[in-house]
Amino acid sequence: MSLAHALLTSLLEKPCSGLDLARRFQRSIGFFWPASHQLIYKELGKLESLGWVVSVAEEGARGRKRVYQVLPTGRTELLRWVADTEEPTPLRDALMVRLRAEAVLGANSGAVNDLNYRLATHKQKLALYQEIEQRDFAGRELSRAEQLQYLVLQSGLVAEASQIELCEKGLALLNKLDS
Amino acid sequence: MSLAHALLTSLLEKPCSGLDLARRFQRSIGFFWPASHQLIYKELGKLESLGWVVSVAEEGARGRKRVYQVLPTGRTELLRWVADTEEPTPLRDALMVRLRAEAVLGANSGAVNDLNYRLATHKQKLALYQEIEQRDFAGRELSRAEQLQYLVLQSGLVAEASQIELCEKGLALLNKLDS
DNA sequence: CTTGTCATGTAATAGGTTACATGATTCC
DNA sequence: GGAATCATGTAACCTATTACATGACAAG
Repeated sequence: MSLAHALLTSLLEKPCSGLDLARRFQRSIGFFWPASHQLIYKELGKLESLGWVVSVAEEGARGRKRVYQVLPTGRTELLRWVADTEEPTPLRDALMVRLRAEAVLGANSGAVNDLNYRLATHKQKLALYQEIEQRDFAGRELSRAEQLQYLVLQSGLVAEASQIELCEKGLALLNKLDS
Repeated sequence: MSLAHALLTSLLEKPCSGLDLARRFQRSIGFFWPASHQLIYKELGKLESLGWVVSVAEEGARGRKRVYQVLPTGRTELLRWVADTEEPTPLRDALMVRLRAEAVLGANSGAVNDLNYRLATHKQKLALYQEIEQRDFAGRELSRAEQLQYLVLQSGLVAEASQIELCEKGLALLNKLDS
């Protein structure tokens, strides 16, 4: 149930509506625990029925906007969960399957396409992370919370950089083998 | 539908039964596309109904063992898929959520537990990959197929190594901040 | 008064996990 | 004959995705 706890974390940082949460997820926690707005609404309903959060209809806002806030019970539950251990979620990487398929199928089977595509997307993501690094963490004293957030970002930076390296290595290898 | 194509790949390497596939998955393709035996049986049924594989009951074997083999149609389909491109499956890493939660909850919230646990499991996996590296790829000429398989393994080696580094960095940071 | 955006959802489907069921064969 | 293991599955459930629905308000 990591989504529940990701939402609690995000709501503790700042109470907000479901759609706001969805938007914030897209550019922070969602990088390593993605969630669509539909899923977030469903999960918020669950959190509220568990008594971990409350929602208050915002007066004067458009539509039927509700602002969610974490209750003490929710904070306690998050504390419990943080101290827990868990099996890492297993990797699922179709590119690796493609490379194995390329191995068994023989020369120029086409895995080079996905290698190129992935190279581009990982470069893009790396650039995004570097932008965030410059914007939020560069050249100043960091609080405890910020240092931890920076660590998470660094994990992303390293991951993207090694993916890029792998793609380049793969492209060079296929080029050498099949030219 | 990557599982389907992972199974086709594995069956091209060597035709076998569902349970054999499940066992081989556990120590090769399953590292980056895990699948339980239940799921594999279901998917094999689908592959057969699509005409991509055939199964033959093995005479003299125990139970109702069936051996699966890839048909030309299946090989063609695999070729089509290999040349395809695909969005990388999004990361889902609860440890990162825990670190963000630790950031918002304050000192000694307990993320250190999962950092330690993950450090241990990643070290174990790295050791396993290194063992495979020594056993299958060390100190000899590699065929084209083997070089590609080695590339996939190297991706795993790098990934585990960076996870280990991240855990150690996180532990050092929390130790410094909260001692 | 129509188009766009904000805001919240529903329904169908896909993909996978967990727990359990079942029968055959081998080993002792 | 009983236990272990081989081999194939079923059923219930969970998580998440995709496509679509609905209503309110804001801007032109």
